Amino acid sequence: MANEKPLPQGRRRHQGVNRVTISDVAKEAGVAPITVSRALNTPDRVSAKLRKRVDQAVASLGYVPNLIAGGLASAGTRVIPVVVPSLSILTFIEVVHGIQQTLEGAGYQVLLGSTDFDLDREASLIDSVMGYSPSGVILTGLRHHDRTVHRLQTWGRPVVEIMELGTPCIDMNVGIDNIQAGACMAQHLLDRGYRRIAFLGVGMTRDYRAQQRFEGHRQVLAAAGIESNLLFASEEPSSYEAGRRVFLEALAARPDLEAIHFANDNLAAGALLEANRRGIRVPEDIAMGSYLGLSLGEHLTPRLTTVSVPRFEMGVEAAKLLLERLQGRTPSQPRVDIGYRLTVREST
Amino acid sequence: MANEKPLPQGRRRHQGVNRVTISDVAKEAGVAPITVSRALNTPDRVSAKLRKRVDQAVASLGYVPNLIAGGLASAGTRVIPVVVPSLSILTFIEVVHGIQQTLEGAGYQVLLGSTDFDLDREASLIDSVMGYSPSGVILTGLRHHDRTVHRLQTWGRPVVEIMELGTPCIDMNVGIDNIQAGACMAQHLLDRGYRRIAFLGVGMTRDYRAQQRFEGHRQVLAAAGIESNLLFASEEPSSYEAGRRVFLEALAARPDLEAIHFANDNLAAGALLEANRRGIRVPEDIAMGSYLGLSLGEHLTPRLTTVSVPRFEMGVEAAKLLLERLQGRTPSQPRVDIGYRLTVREST
DNA sequence: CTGTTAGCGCTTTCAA
DNA sequence: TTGAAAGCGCTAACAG
Repeated sequence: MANEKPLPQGRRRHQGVNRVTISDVAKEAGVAPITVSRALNTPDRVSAKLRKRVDQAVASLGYVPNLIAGGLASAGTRVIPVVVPSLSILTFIEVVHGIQQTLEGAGYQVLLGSTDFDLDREASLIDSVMGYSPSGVILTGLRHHDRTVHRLQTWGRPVVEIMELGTPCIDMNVGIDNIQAGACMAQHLLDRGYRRIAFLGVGMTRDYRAQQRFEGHRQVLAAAGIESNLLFASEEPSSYEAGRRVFLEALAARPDLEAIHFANDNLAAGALLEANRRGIRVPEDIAMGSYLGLSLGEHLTPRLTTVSVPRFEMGVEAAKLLLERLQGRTPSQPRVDIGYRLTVREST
Repeated sequence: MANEKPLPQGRRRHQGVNRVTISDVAKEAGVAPITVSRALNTPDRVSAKLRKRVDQAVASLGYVPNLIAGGLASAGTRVIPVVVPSLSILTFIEVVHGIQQTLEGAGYQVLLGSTDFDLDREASLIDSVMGYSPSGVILTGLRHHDRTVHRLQTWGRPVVEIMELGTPCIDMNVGIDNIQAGACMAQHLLDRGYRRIAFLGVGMTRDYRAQQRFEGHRQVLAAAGIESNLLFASEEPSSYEAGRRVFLEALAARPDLEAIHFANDNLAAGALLEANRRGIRVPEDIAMGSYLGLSLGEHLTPRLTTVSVPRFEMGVEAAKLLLERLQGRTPSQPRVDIGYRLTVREST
């Protein structure tokens, strides 16, 4: 009978961090561990009486579920990896914010990853993050490494691709049509009567969505018989400073320019502030339009005309789509066009 | 002999997502699972020959470790929860960026949480996130719920508190002295000869670090025999718009004001842009100084005088401290003053 | 509605 | 340097 319990006495076999476990709670409540599990995860399946006893035991012991153990057993942690190209670009931050707020409210945690616009990095990040048995995945854009697409597609859990709208997508998709957005601003500039128009962007080899906006811009101008459009494309990331510099370069190269279509508000703001400083009048001397809808744009003088995208809402929408599937429902629309709005202000 | 293998035939008992496991790799390489584990985690402890065979098997099967299982067994996932008050405040984003970049490079993943400046929310977030058996934790500020402090203190794993410097801290600490930072700008304004000075901030009940800066400001002015300082304190979050509004309110209430000390660059930028629009000359009509060192400040006219804090670097430093402990070393200095710099530009 | 049993995939401990 | 055995803490499956 001495051998009945083969547990080494006096210490635990594994160096388990001596936390309160589900068994402790079960003992305290006088039920089986599985009942505690059910009382916590599917309260409906437990009688009110036991549920209450369990709740009390949980409270009195300060039990906190080990989500890792639960995740291993059920092959699904409540973790959602969110993979974006960069954390230094405000756009992505705002989207992540919307995602995070929505998911956290539903009891899911965001695991943050950034790829630096590199699809190989994205692939290996997805690989490693899949090791956490996530409940779903949110990633940026529709272009990925073949391996990533395949792995995610055969995975069988919800996946949302954000920022960009199109086909094919892995599973679900929330974003906007960048070509249209670019065309929209180009058309606006044309409507305003500008003809000598340049498109200015930086880092566009990496950010193909900006290229798409340029493509939309180009098409509209071409249709109007206008060929003259520059495209500054240094490889630095967007910033006020980059905007300032490409603006000055463009001005020097094309003194006759009437309007500039910036790839995003950061560049436009940098340029506009430089124009302020130099006494260059906007839009009289040169008009400026761009893309994003940063709040800064409303506070500049002149106020910045831009194509606004609801970034926070895009994140919320992506998270909602994911949650719907996580809760076993099927979203009526697995593809959400979050839309954009031409916000005409004073700079054009 | 028919009963030798009690496995239900034809299907798995648990709905294991049929991924490649360490056993598959072991079989392929002709070794025991534990050897695969060692070859992957502590390559030094495996002979070169076996290590190579394992690597090949891993590659040919496309094995990706299940970090959840590993985490359960070893009571430590490579996850680092990072808890900040808000994701809509650029400061925290930049710190998170520094953390994320540094940790990801070392093979750790950031689990993002936000508390909305609420210590109760922080406490429950920490609780739930501890369920992931994280390898360490980074959280904001030195003030926490007692339960949080206790839990983290007895936890035995690295914890870094960021943004703010002081005692006591739970484990390690990277930040700046906010009182000093506030005093620094106040002193600068005094040195410039301004006497009728207001401190303007919003949402300061929640952001006690801004209060600390105000306290530093107040002390310096008091020492100079100056009592007159306002403190606008609506409960909204900081934004350009809020800055614009409190600026106008302050001007209306105190037309004789010579200088304004803003709680942060966002407010100051909103105010400065409004001054631009109204033709109010800065610093001739009114001087402006603030706190943060956002890049926007360099592009305004006049360029914004501010107390700059290296936010990205603060994140990097916090992550480095954590990693050092994670790698078994003891940081020489568990408390890092990341410092600030008075950046005198044109607005004062 | 509740309990028993058997793992989830990995790593720790212990032994060779 | 390698392996066998024993769980980490939880939940799916299968009775009762």
